Order: sequence, then C-alpha cells, then structure tokens
Amino acid sequence: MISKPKGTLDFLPADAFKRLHIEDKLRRIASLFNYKEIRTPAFEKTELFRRGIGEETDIVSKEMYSFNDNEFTLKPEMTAPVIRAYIENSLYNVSPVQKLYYISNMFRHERPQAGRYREFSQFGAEVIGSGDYAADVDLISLGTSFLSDFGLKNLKIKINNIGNLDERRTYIADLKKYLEDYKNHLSSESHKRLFTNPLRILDSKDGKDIEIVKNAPVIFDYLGPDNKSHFGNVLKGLESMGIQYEIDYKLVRGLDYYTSTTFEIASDDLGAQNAVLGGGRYDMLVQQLGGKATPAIGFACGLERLTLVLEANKYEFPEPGNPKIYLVSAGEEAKKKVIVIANELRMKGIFCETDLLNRSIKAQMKDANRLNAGYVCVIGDDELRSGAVKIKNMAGGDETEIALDNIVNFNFI
RNA sequence: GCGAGUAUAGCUCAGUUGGCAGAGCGUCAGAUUGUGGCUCUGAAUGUCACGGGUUCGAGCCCCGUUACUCGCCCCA
Repeated sequence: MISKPKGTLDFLPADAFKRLHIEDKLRRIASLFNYKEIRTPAFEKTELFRRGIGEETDIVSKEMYSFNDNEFTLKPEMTAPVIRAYIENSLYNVSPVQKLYYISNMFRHERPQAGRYREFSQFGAEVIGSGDYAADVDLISLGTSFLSDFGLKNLKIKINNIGNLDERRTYIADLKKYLEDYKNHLSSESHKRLFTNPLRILDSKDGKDIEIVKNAPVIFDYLGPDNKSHFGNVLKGLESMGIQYEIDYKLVRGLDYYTSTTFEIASDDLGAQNAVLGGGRYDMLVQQLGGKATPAIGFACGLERLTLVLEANKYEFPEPGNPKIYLVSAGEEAKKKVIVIANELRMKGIFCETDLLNRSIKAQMKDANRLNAGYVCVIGDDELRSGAVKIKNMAGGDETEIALDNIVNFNFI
C-alpha cells in the first residue's frame, strides 16, 4: 500500500465540508473589512524566500521543499509571494493602500507534531502601503473578529513592538552584554542562541533562562519616539474596540522581516504548537525585494490549528445538506425512467439521489434512510403502467399520490 | 537533527501466566411477494506493522527495522 507523505492530511468529505465552512466564513469577514483575495503560484523562485524570509531563519535554512536544482521552492509562507506580486504588478499604482487576503496551502519540511504539518493551510491578510497605526488596528481587528465570530474566547492576544532596525541593533547589543554575565548559567540551547539569535533567548521555556531574562533590558526602552507613539496608538485603538491584549516585551518572532509591531494569538486548547495566529509589521520587506520603500503589516492564521481549537471548543459545524428525494426503482424499465426524472429534478435545483448498484427496494430504502432523504418515491412496473406514484415523507411516513410526470413539480419541504 | 510512546477487523479498542483471533460500531443478507428508522437472526472482513530470536507452542517474552503519534527546536 502506498501511504500519503509524512505530515500531510487527507480531507475526507466530512473534513472537507468543515474546511469549506471555515473558508466561507473567513472570506465573508475579509470582504466586510474590504480585504481582496490574492492567489499566487504554488511555487516560487527559491531566491524570493532567501531574500524575503532571511537566509538564517529555520524556514530557509532547513525547511524548504526545493526542486529543479534548487531553482524553485514550494511556498513555505505567503508574505514574500504577495509582496513579489505587489511589486511585479505595480499594485501601488492601482491604489496607495492594498488590503489583501489569501487562503492557501504552505509547505515546510519539519518534524510533524500536533498542530504542525508539512503541508498546511493558512488564512492570511496583508495591508501594504500604510505605516499608520490605523493599519495595524484594522488588520489586528480583522484577526480578532473572525476568531470571535467563531465563538472563540479564552484566546490570548500578545503584542509587542520590536523597533526598527537601528533600535533593535542597539537593543540586541545591550541584551548580549547583559547575557554575557550569565553565559555559564544559560541553558545549552540559549548559550548557542547568544551567538546566533539572542532575541530568541527571551522566550526560552527553560526555567533558569526565564529567571535570567527577568532582569534583562526591555526592548520598549530602546524605541524611539515614533515607534513609542505608534505602539501607544495601536494599543489605544485596540482598547477603543474592546479588544483585550497583553503586552509581551519578550514576544519576538522568528522571521527576519519583522519590524515594529508584532503580535500573536495563542490558545490553551492546543498542545505545544499553541499559536493560532501570528504576524507583525514588515516595513523593510518591499524595499528588500526590489520595490519602493513601502510600509506593510500582515498576519497568518493556521487553519489546521484553528480547526483543532474549534473542535476543542465543541464548535457546531453546519451539517451537509440531505437529498430532498430519493428515487427508488424496481425493474429495468423503471430504472431508465428514474434516470430521466432524477436529471430533471437536478436541473430544477432539487437535490436528488438514486441507486447505482441495482439494489433491492429494501436496500434502496435503507440507502435513502441513511442519506436522510426527505422523501422517497418508488417507481416500478405498476407506476409506469398507471402513471401515478406515491411520494413518501420519510419523517412521518405519510404518502402523497401524484402523477409520474409531475414529480418535478412536487412541493418538497 | 534529538527524545519518548504506540502498532490486533473499515473505525474505536479488549486480548489473563505464552495455549484455537475477540467485542462494540459500521457493512451485507434475512425475519410477508414492492417500502427505511427500532428489534431479532445470520454473514463477510485479519500477513496480530515488518524481519529475526527464545519456546513443544508467541498477538503476548527478547533483538532489530519501519510507520505513526507526542515532545524538543522553530513556526501557523
């Protein structure tokens, strides 16, 4: 037997139906906020991700599915492709602010685990062209409102501002200086990070690291007046909308392109991978990818994780529809007639099903019952001869007699 | 890349000290000849993950392999 690749998922009809419902909801809310959908290729030139996400990030250094001699890579995230499309199609000429969203699958070669897959789907949104705090608030409120539209509470919104490049550079230098003194007390992982990515030591889960980090310099103190007031305005904006947040000066994110605002929404209902949604501002990325200096902000939400949270919260997904009528046939002539009537019903938009296995009447009735059909109509030699059929209401069991050729006009409730 | 756990029917899982491979659900058929749901009766479905070893005898004990799951790292 050939099995699916590790870390991928089959969406059987019941799962696919749930996913479709989630997508419908996301699209509806995104359009309320005037975000327009964008679709980009499943793969891009590898160079795009190297330059966009950062050579040193885990994603680029060890998680990409690359092929054709490394020329192309299945997209591991959507921000770089969206920005590429923005620049390539000169969207800044269409309007100064672009509000875009996407629902798409991503590929990262990681060790699979609860809530983490090698092929996974994200709903994401980007506001390109505005550095105003209003853009941050607009985007974050999109994220929180669809989560609350799903009835999810108990979600923690964490927010931070990691400054611009200069501010961060100064901060990292001071952070390193501080941590040097505790070098020998840090966990081995963090010891390594001291050289590779000191910021990440801030959200280490190691108990000792946490103690050490408690008295470390705080990024907020390194922000200039612009970022300080931007941060303040974003927070006030969220407050004014009743969005509860938690400032987390230790919230640093793993992609190189983030600047200024960063945020994350996590759920206690998930396992180790508890971030449902994460994002931030990336004011340097457009320029980095060859466009004009353009501020932007975005987030991505993992749909598999969202689904896990919904299921943990006993979210009630809608039920798929059931056939309005099941046409039961008895005999070869009736079967031919049933095929024709079924087609007429469907052309009229009536959900209709028939037997495809030449089954007995009893078996067809069972099938109709299993499918939860609203009505059943048995057609056999008698009905063909008389031209009259009985339409049986499966809920009550009562039957209505009607002309065979008039089934399509029956008033199905 | 590292660590831990699991592997028995389509699904969820029992399986005693090593002694004929099991249950529930689902599927199929029957219980009035052309009428479902409930009930009853019956049936089909297994390389007990794979390969070795111990033993008169292994689903069970030992070794190895693989797959899956969870965690570390990182991310959604």
